[in-house]
Amino acid sequence: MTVTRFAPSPTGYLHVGNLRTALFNYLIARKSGGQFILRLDDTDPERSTQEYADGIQEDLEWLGLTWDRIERQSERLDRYAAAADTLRERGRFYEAFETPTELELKRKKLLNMGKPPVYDRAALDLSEAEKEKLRAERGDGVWRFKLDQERIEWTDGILGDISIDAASVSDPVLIRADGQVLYTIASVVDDTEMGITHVVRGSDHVTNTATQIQIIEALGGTVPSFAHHSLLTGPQGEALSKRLGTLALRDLRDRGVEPLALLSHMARLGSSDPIGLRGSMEELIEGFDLTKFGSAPTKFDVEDLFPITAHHLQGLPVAAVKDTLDGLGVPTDLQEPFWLVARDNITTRHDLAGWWTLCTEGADPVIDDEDKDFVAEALSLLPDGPFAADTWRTWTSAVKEKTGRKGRGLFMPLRKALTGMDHGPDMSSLMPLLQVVKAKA
RNA sequence: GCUCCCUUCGUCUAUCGGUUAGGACGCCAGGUUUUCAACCUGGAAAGAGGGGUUCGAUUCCCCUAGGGAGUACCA
Repeated sequence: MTVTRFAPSPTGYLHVGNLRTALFNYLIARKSGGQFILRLDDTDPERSTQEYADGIQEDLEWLGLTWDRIERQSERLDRYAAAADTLRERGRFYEAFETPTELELKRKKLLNMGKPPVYDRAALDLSEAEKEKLRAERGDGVWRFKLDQERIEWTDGILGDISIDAASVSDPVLIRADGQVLYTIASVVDDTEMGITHVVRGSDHVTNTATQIQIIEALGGTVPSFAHHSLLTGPQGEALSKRLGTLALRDLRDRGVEPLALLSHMARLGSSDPIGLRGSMEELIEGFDLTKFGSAPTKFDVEDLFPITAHHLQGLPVAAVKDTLDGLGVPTDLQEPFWLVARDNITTRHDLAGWWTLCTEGADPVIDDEDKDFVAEALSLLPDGPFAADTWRTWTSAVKEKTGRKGRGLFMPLRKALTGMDHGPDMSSLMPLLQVVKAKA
C-alpha cells in the first residue's frame, strides 16, 4: 500500500511552498487508495510551538487535505535513541568534540584552498583516552554518522537518475551535544517504521536524501522511493523565501482565495497539464501525475490565484456561500437572487459586501452634464419601490418613449444614476434588490 | 569556492534529430451583452550565447552566461 507523509515542523505557519509538498503527498496517497500521514517534526523544542501545530492543522483542514494519522516526533524520542544505539553497535556512529568555532575555522580553511568544506573526520582518530579527556573538558560531544564514501545513486520520481558523491558531504551530526536528536535521523526512523513508501519533498532536500539513504541502509530499513519537486520562486524568479511572509496560507485565505482555486493551481503549476480551475478534489486526484512535473524552478505569482477564484465563485450555488451571505445580513429569501446577480461581478467573496451595500443603501449618483435633464426626466417616471422583476423593462421603455433615447445612450446614464458605476450586474435583475435610489431623494 | 538541478511564447509546459515548434493560463481583437464579467471566434507571442557531432539540431556532447538549491550541534 502507498503511504505518504507531510512533515512540517511547527515553527511557523504553512505557506504556498509547503502546500505544494503537502498536496503532492496527499494526492499520491488518495489516488492510489493509500494512507496520508501528517507528521509534526517538532524535535526542536526551542522553535516548535503548539500554536503553530494547531495552525498547520487548521490550514490543512481549510483546504480539505485530511490525514489518516497524525504523529509527533516529540513523542517518539525513544525510537530515535534505539536507532542511535543500533548505529553505534554497527560502527557507523562516532562522537566528535569540535566546537562550532573550530568547525567554522576548518571550513574556512578548506574553502580557501578551493576544496569542499567537508568535515575532516578528525574525531575518528581519537583514542578512548583522548575522548575521555575531551569529554571531561568540554562535556559530551556530538554524534556523527559515518558515511561510506562512495557515490550514492537513486532514481528520483521527478529528477530522474541522481548521483551524489558522499565524499563531498560532511558526516551528518545526528545527535547534538545536548542530546537532542536531529531531523536527519528522526525523519529516517519515522519513514522506515511508519512504512512510508513515497517521500515527496522539495529539491532543497536532495543532499539529505543521499545521506539518509545510507542511514536507512545502515539501519536495515527499506529505502522508499524519493521524488524532489522544484522550488517555487517569485514572479521575477527571485527566491521565494524572501516573500514567504506574505504567502502564508492563512493570509491567502484572508484575502479571499478559495480553497479549490488554490488547490487547482498548486496541483498543476509546474506540470505539463493545463493550468486552471478543476471542479473538485476528486478531479484533482484523478488527474494528478507526478511524472508530468519538471525540475526547473517554478515561478509563482499570487495574483494568478484571483482569476481562478473568480471563476470558481461564478459556478457556485447559493448554498455554498450561505455563511458569507448570512454574515452580510442578506435575508434568506433574498440570498439566491442576490447571489445570482452578484456572483458574476466579484473576484472574491469580499466583493459581495460592496454589492449588498449598493442594494441596501443605494449609491451616490453619477450624472454627466449632458445627461442632467434626461436623468431628471427619467427619474420622474421611476415608480416608488420596492421594484419588481419587470421594473427595469417597463421603466426604460417608458423613458425611451418619452425622451426618444435608445440603446447605450438610454441605459448607461440610468445605470450610472442608480449605481454610481458604469459596470456591474444586469440591471433588470438588480432592480428588484435595489432598496434605495439616492438619485431620487 | 565545492556539489546537485535547471534554461522553449509574459507564465506553466509538449517535442524521445527532420514539426507551419503544439497546448493551457494570461494578454489583444472581433462577436454577443444596456455595462462589466461569462461565453464564442480569431490573433500576437518562444528554443540564453558560443562551439562541436550530423545530410539535418530545440532535441546529443562541450564551454560560457544566467537561475535555483545544498554545503548547520535548523528542518
